[in-house]
Amino acid sequence: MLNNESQTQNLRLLPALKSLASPVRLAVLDYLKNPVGNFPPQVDGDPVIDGICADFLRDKLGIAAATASRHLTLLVDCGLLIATRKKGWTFYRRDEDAIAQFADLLKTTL
Amino acid sequence: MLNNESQTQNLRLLPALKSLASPVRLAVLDYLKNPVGNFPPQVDGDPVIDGICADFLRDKLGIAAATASRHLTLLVDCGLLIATRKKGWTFYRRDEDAIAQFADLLKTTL
DNA sequence: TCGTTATTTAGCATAATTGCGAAATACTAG
DNA sequence: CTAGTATTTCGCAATTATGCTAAATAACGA
Repeated sequence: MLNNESQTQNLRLLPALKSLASPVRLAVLDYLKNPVGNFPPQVDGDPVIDGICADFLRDKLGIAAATASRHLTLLVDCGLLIATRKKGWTFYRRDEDAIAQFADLLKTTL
Repeated sequence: MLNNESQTQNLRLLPALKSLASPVRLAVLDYLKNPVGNFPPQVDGDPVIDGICADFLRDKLGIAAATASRHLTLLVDCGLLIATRKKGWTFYRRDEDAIAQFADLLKTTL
């Protein structure tokens, strides 16, 4: 039976697990742990409160803007990142609560 | 810089994360949490000590034996499952220590 | 409004993953 | 040794993921 309760529980983990199964996206989460130390000063958004703009992340990752955008969208869609749009830029920061919740759920249900 | 220390730490998580990013493999780990309750009695291997043979897992998953074998090999290669070969069968069981270690490492480094 | 810049979407190419059946292998039992 | 069974490997097809460039969109500033 594929639809028992604990299996359903496990499937809740799947979107975040799929997002984390990528060196690029792991790097994004890592960089954003220390937004002030890892990125140049920002004018229009606070690195801690708002996050880091997509362009800085793209530069750090060394990939095309379109590709970076897709990676960031995936992380937002699974709930691990929060996007804040302000003055034409999109800032991304970690959702520490969601990340901790995910890690806890993984620990207890895996 | 892509090769800083915490990034290297994160990449250690990658093989297990890739293995977990699959509904089939999540189901395998789930089934093996209760080997006695989830599978028929086994003659040649103890369900708890040795694990469950590939054929029972294949049957439970409802996929071809070749496909099941590959999924199981992936889980063994990343260290989450232990394979025991005995009397012509291969038995698979969870490596609870490795699973717990992985979950702890994820909790602290993610 | 117009031009510039940041970001996303679209379209495409390539690589990786996942599925299968068939064949090869490993091992048991007789 | 031989026959039979469990498992894995091989070869292939379909799907998904990831990268790019170019075009579309959004938003600011002059």
